[in-house]
Amino acid sequence: MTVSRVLNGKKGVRPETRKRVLKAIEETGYIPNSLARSFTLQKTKTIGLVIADITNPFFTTLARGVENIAAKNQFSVIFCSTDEDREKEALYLEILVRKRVDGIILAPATQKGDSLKSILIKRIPIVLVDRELKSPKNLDLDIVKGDSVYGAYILTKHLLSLGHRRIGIVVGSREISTAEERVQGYKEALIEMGIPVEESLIKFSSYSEEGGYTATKELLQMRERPTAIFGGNNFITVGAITAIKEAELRIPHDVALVSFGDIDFLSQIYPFFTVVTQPAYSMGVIAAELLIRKIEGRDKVKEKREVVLKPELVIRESAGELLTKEVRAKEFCSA
Amino acid sequence: MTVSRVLNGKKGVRPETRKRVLKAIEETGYIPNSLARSFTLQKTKTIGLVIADITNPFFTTLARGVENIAAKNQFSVIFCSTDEDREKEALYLEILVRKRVDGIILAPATQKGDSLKSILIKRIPIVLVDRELKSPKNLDLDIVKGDSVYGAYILTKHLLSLGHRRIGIVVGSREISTAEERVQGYKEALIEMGIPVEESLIKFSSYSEEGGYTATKELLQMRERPTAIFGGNNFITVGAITAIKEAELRIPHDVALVSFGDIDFLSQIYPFFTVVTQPAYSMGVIAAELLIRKIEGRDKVKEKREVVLKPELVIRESAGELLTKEVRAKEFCSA
DNA sequence: TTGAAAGCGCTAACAA
DNA sequence: TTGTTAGCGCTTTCAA
Repeated sequence: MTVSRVLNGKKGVRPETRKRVLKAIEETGYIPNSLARSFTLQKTKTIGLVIADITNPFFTTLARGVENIAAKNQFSVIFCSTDEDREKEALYLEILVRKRVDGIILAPATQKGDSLKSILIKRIPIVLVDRELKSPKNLDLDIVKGDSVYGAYILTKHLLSLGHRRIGIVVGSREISTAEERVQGYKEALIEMGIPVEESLIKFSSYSEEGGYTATKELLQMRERPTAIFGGNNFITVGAITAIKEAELRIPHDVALVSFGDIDFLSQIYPFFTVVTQPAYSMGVIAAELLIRKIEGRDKVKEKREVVLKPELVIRESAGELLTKEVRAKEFCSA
Repeated sequence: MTVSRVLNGKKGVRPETRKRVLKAIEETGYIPNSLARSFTLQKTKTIGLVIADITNPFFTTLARGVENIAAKNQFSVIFCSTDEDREKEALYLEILVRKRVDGIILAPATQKGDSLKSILIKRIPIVLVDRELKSPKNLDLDIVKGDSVYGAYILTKHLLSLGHRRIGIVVGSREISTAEERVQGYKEALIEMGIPVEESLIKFSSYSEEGGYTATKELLQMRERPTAIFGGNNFITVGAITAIKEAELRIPHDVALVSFGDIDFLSQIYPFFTVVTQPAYSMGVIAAELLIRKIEGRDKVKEKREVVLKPELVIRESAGELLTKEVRAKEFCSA
């Protein structure tokens, strides 16, 4: 007991005794067992972070934000990559509940929150990031997300302002809220300009290179090919580039290409792609702060909290911006 | 007790009883507490992965390999980013020991293994990845790494074969084994060609963009500027590019640039940089498999295991390969 | 086939 | 200021 008091820095221990305890700890190489501690205290100082893929720079940056805030508050983080697979997601969530994490940050793989049952039962605090949940109704989980509708809207408007009228869009699965929202923003921009929405130009695929590649290929094979393509996330855009190169088309001369979400190393070194960027790191930071406040009961607010971060349009060259200014646009990747 | 038997699928339970137990579990929404389980069993089914930065695609890919193997064996992974900071590393290792992880995969931030004390005391299995430990002597930890000496050697030889004679090299801190090894490989190639090693062309900096930027700037400001630069890892190369652009020099016309470690999205889309690549995913997979075997006592071998993976030279254009073939090389990033 | 006892290492509550 | 008791939820051992 006295040892416990010393380790937890509690008062009521004679300095002399404290010293003796410390010495004994030193000599025996004793290391406290936080498993036992968590077990009795009923809290683990651990949060779970469930995202699609730790290989995706967007999530990785977000994760970094989470980790930094967690560390600052003496929390550990368990990372889980779902690969957008609802079964993996359900499995990971179950494991996290079993491990009795104090809270969970989740970018759900589907809009249906059926895998959340056990978490809700156990009343484990949870914060969504990046993606909404549609059901169960009235779930009202806190969320930190980017404004996908708005981002897609300004990106599409940008293409329209450059004269594009047939714009293809490739997004992730319908199961994911951002996919629907990005398509919605795209549609709003078209409608505002009085341009009819053509469903065949809208591809719900998957947020992966493979998805971007396949869908783009289909778009390029249409009888009346789009003059511009909207990549729904970084992976999709990379896949789209591959498809465009394969078709021996040039960006932006033959097809313009813009991306929702920046393409990390590439854009940094070679600022060519016109994109809308999201503040991934901030999303992680805010989500973690929110979660920890909830865990520690410092969040008095009862209603659903919704933090929506505005994305930013970064105009570069991949949509033919220079072309329209009567300047010969640089050409990308023309091998 | 009977519940325990049912949950663990042990025999010796009447089918009828089993059914009743399952029903009760269903009804009450019971979820086992793996904390308690780990506590009594003295194993957590968790491994710790301690790396420099989950934002670095190299480590991220490696992490993915670890995670996949872990999941396959019902292990969870706790990720820790040290930022190459030995204090953070020591702190994270301490936390992992307290959490009684079953094993640790570590890419050490320094060659001195002083932060490993508690792990060794507790006899927690550990596998190093990517980087060696120099001390304590005779520690003989298992390791899975790339062959940095060889990789740097072939990359340097490639530059030499293209006619470069003054080659600058920027690597990470001397504290990190790969930095020393890459410099060693570089030297070996020079010596083999009878070219004197000039110490001022060798920059031990840090494995970061900032490090690459600063050191490259210094190299470019030398009275007799190198004709080629060897970036010690992906981050360093990116920083080097920035410095080169800032100096208004062209790659490869004015300076050739090669990289140890590929530059993910960039190279994939725009295969321009000549690099040596490492099989990061495999490193993660092998390390995790090795560790889990050790944890489960299936690894009979007593001696130190050392798995060294050969890196691969990928020749592209950033070293002026096309120039020397009397073809006008493409120019990179000339705004 | 089922159940009771004991103990894993810790801390809250209380007692000395 | 220090120490004792009890209990967190599980599994191992042993008894019924």
